[in-house]
Amino acid sequence: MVVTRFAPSPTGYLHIGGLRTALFSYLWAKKNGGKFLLRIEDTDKARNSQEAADAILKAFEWLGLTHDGEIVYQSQRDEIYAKYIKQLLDEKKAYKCYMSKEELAELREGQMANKQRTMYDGRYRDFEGEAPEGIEPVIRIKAPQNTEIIVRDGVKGDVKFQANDILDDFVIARADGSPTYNFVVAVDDHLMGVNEVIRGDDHLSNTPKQIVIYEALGFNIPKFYHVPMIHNSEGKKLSKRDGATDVMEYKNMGYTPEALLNFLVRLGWSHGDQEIFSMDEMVTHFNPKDINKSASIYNTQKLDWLSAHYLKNSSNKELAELLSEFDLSLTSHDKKEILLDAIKERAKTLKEMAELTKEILATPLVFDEKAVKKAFKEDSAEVLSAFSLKLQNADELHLPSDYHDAMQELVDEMGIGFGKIGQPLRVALLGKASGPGLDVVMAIIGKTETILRIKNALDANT
RNA sequence: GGCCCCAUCGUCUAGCGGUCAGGAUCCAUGGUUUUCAUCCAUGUUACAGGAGUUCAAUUCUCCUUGGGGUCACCA
Repeated sequence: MVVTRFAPSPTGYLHIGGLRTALFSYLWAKKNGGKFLLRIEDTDKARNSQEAADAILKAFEWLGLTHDGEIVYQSQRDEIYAKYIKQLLDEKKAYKCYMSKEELAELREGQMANKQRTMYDGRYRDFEGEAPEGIEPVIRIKAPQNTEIIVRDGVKGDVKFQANDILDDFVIARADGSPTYNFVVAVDDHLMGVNEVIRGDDHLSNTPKQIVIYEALGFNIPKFYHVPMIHNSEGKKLSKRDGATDVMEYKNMGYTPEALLNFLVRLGWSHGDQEIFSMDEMVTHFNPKDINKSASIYNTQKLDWLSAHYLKNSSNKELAELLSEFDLSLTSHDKKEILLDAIKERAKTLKEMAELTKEILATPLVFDEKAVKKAFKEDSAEVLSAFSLKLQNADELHLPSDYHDAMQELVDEMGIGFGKIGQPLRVALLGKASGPGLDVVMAIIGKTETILRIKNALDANT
């Protein structure tokens, strides 16, 4: 069974890059009928917070990416880690190092001065003597030397590292006894049964260290997939500075989960020429072997296009519900269907839809000067007045077609073109020169409001 | 700096020795629309450079260049 996981450290919100690897992991597990697990890496008490962990969980909930099983919190697993540290100590695969931080710093300075790689020199590796007083030791693992470590990566291929180039006896437990990242990752992934690790390729250089741990503990090494980074427009790793990297900001901006997920799944992954993927299609088509090797630049133009696409293809019922998050209650509006049909193909986001709707529903108080100048001709007042009168005398006006017929009648009677009434009427109804079809707008706001708006416009502009 | 990764239109990408180098987005133009948006059509734009292998390289190898990542008692 394929078991994948997402393992964020709760130092902040869930960001775009993290979400993409989480999505990949989720899809791969689902495709194989496996499990997608969640682990909160909260061992750094100074930087982690419960709020951040909750925020991440909330984002997953919004997106509908449900995890399997219980969430694992590393902060609650001290005994487990201690047990494996002790095991390595007993087996003499790890040892206590009494070097002080000052001594370590000194060693590094010397190495840098000699243009050597900074590394621990292994001075306590086989230490048998009396422990120095007043020093709490760290635990270091005996890392292999003179060997080659191969990371068999499903995205990058086999990546070879020379142990002597990159390894030293690195710390697996701090002076206060707490285990370090590379150690707990290996232990937890094994204990949780994770056998396929999909993560950012910034972890690629950590992987040999984790392999050292796996081997020391006698664990099976999982399959790795290192996914390329998402870069900002400067070509650098996407960071909090780049703005709009918090997943929940996309909710506030009016994007739906389906649009965001579809956008993200195509960033660094593709399936032929297909651009639109429902969740079901993602699950059936996703395969990490098709993940790109190169980094991609984060650019949201396509997200807008996808978002517009999904909005256009959403049912009015769904939209009305979604829109309630944007301070717009349409559920009881009797012209809801007409309204939503009119605006859903004019907006890129839910937020825009809400704004557009409010624009239509609100009586315009100001009229765009340029629009007035362009639309209001000498005979406009006469035409609008005549139309207003016609509406007053009409009794059954409900559908856009009713209003359209009324307009048609008027232009026929007066022997004028459609533009003669259309242009000034649009400005009167909406205060500007562009917008949805006039018949639709009038049907939505109704006869009385239409007459009122025409009157307002005539009062203000003639 | 050491180590590692990467390199096709502006952007997301297809390609897996022989293609008019395809799609999407963006942009531009035209059509539809009384307007705007939608929609439809058309168009501009790419294999980083240099060697090699081969009858044939975007595709394989090497080098150069460029970009990125990582080098903690952080994760």
